[in-house]
Amino acid sequence: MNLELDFRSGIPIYLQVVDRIKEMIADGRLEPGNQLPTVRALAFALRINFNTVARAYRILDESGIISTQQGRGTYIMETPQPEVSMALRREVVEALTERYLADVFRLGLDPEEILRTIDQQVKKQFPEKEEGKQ
Amino acid sequence: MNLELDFRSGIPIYLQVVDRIKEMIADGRLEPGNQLPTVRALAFALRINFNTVARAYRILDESGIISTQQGRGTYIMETPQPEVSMALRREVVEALTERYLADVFRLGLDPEEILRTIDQQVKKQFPEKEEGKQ
DNA sequence: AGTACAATGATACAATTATACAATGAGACA
DNA sequence: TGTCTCATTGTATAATTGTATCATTGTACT
Repeated sequence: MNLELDFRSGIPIYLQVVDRIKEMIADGRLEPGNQLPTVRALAFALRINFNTVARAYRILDESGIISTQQGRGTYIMETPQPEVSMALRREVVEALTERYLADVFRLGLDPEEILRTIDQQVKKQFPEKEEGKQ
Repeated sequence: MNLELDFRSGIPIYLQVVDRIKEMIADGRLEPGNQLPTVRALAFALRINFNTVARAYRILDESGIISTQQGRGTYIMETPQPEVSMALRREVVEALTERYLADVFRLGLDPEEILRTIDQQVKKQFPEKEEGKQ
């Protein structure tokens, strides 16, 4: 598993791990039944302590997103209810958006500039959809 | 770490600590990646309060010279603060935007949904600017 | 004196790490 | 089959590290 952390962001590492995994589940990179890396394996890959990973896993477990079992490992929960996966998607979208806006705001963009940038790039990446938004 | 302070100079201690550390980085006694003493260890060595060291570290952190991480320690930054110029800023914003859009596309959002989400969050984060965009 | 402000200190807190522990499963072997 | 051993897995708790907040001290200015 390859997920990026920002040690300078001020956002606790365990929360960053929680968010990255939620994203991977929401967009399908991780599927129900998949086994997550062991707390030690992921910690080694990220160069952090395995208790920090364990803390992230515990939060995801308490949210019913994954299932951690002592001695066995950690797995993405099977059969997520549709409303759960929809809620997760919304949550991930909002978290991504919040982070993005905070980043560009820190670089000094004002709201209008942000909206204009987004609009340009959306048009560039989806030229066919352009007529749909008058 | 051995750095001298002058308690009678009238120059605040925390600023003296900032300057001594800057010097040690400039002349190579401290190298990128090196861990600095903990705030408590350095404070003990200098016989000052650890909050004073923490204040110095915070200033160096905000300058991008060091990276302080709660629970982990304090480290000399690899790349001494590439001050983002106006020209570069544009590039960074576009890269961030591209990435953000790729992320939300992968989650299945269509362009209109994206613009709507952004708009909502901008309003939430910048309520005061709202009347300005009619 | 009295006020204002900056520097420093004291205390409580949150994030991360270190260490020891308990549950599980795979293989050896009687 | 049973159970022993041991590596692997997650768990619990305390120690370490930086952070936040307020109190104290000292100095300059009225």
